[in-house]
Amino acid sequence: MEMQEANQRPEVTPNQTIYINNLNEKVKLDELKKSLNAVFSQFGKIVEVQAFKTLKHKGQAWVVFENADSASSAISKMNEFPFYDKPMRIQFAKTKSDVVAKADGTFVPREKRKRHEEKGGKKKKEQHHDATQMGMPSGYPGLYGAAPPLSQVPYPGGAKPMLPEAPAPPNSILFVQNLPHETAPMILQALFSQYPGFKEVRMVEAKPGIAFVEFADEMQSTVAMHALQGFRIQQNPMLITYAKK
DNA sequence: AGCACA
Repeated sequence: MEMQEANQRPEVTPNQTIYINNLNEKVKLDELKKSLNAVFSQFGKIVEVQAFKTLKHKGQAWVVFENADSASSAISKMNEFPFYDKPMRIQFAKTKSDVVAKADGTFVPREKRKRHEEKGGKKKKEQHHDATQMGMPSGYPGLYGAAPPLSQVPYPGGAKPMLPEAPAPPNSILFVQNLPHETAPMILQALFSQYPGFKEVRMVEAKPGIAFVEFADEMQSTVAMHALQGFRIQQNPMLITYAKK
């Protein structure tokens, strides 16, 4: 018979790193990492995002948070969340990330890996990874004091951003404001393309922080607007209105 | 499907 004494769920291991798979493999690595950073930083400070293009590791990523609480809320809030049209599968990572171990003092360099091209004499870069490519300096002393409350769920139905009612009449094109200035179009595409009728994202380089997202019709743009209203990219809740005609 | 640290 089965032993039901022990939990055999893989998610039980607490870890400050989450392992994500079922990611859309067509997305370029750099964009993927940026989008993951943008979407997951609402759960707490991110130390690093890792993803690789090799056969064995494509479609997967590791997001290292500063603490395990952020990781577990990220799992519970974002597991199965459609991202680039595919539901993300998220678990705790099996092993501790190197950045964490280095900070721990428990880091032991791996020597016998399948990489036969190891060069003993060459030193790699230190712990300044590209984790903060979204413009979040990793050394901010006071930043994580403002860890976002976990009350904010991806679909903040009732939570209304502070702004006078949008006066613009319904439009198949949405106007998105309050984006972090580093936001790439593909980040928005990842979020909006899950809604029917999505056509494209347009951003104005001369005006960072805003975007236009076009749907096939007003009904569909309205659904997406309400679903994503207030969704946080990094710390910024998106403000979505109809574009002016 | 696939748990790494290039």
